[in-house]
Amino acid sequence: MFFPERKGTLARYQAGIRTEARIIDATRELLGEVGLDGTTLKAICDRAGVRAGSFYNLFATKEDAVLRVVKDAIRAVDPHPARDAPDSLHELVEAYIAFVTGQPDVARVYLKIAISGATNGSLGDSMKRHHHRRVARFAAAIARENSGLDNGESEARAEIVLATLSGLAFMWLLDPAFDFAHRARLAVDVPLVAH
Amino acid sequence: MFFPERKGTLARYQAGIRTEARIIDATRELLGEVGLDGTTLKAICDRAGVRAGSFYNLFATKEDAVLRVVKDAIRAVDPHPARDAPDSLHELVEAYIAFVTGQPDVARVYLKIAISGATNGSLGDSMKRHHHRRVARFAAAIARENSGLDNGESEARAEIVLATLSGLAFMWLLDPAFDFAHRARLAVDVPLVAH
DNA sequence: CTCAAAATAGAGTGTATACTCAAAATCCAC
DNA sequence: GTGGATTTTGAGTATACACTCTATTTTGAG
Repeated sequence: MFFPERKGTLARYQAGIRTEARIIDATRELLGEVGLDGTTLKAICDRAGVRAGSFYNLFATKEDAVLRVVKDAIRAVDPHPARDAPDSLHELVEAYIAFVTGQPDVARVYLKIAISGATNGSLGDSMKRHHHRRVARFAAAIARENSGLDNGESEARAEIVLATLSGLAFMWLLDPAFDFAHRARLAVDVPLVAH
Repeated sequence: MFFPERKGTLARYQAGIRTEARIIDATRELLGEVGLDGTTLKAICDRAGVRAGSFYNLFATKEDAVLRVVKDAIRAVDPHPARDAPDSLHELVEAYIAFVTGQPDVARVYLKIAISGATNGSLGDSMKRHHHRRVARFAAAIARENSGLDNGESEARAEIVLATLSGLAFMWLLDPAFDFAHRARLAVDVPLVAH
């Protein structure tokens, strides 16, 4: 008697696996370059060097490919805390800067979707859950470092920091020459108005 | 001899003027509610209670109606300075808060377009010019109030303030219960990190 | 009231989209 | 090599879109 490994899963040939990777890459590039609207099935297939039938042999729907790319991007934006120690606000900000400058393709996808797709469908739900998790994480760091703040105030400041980072990242999206890292560090290190 | 008033302009019936207003209103509402993509010709016509033929009797193109609404929104976001005096950063921030809380429909259009339409076509060009004008205006106010800053530093801080305001407004767009005014005032009045 | 101009209706055009399907080509364990 | 499973093709379907066109209705100045 012979039990095949991975019982229940379909056997896959190498060709299909490579094609799948090409399609995902093409989808990621397009989402970052032209956004959700411009990422049509034809555009994906043209860039991946594939016909529509091959796409639908590997993905049930166009949204499947988009979701895989977007969920990866969401996951990439906040890495796990270093070791088991909770992170500081400084570390969180530097992690975001590293994300934007180190993986610009993925960051572009993240921002484009956060922006254009956050209001509709399952994409929007993913984004909202992600946002709330981020606010909580930033708020915890802020509360740890400013013992005088209550929960509400920490959360308010976390939202402000995240709004600033998102806004600056959006400016970078519109103008790749924009010095995102410099502005982001300045934003959290320097008070905005004189006192 | 008889010279008609408004020589050269087409005579207009009242019905057409009212229809035009209904179409513009419908377009504004839809842009704010469902964004650029969701604002289809059919959606506009359904909401305005009009058939496609009537729309094209008044507008050459769908984009014409959209552009009229968007340019109004862009114009509404930064009002002229009070009297002939240049404005302070505080006044600029309060003006933006008043814009978001006082004309939420228009603000929603402004944000949705800044976000989804800023990367393509004439809409994007309008938005970019508008953004540069805004940065310059904020930078001038900041330079006036902080004599120690050179031009580059004032502009960097202006970009940070605008990024924060935009980011917070975007959060309000996703969650209407978000207390935008409170966060915006906190953002410019309180240093983000302890010193 | 009259009648030309203006406004409207509604079917129709062309194009782009996501997606399907049956047949042909390719793969790879045996 | 062989043959069944997998992958690929490419024409085809259904739908939604912006926009057009002609016939009809409505308007309002004289």
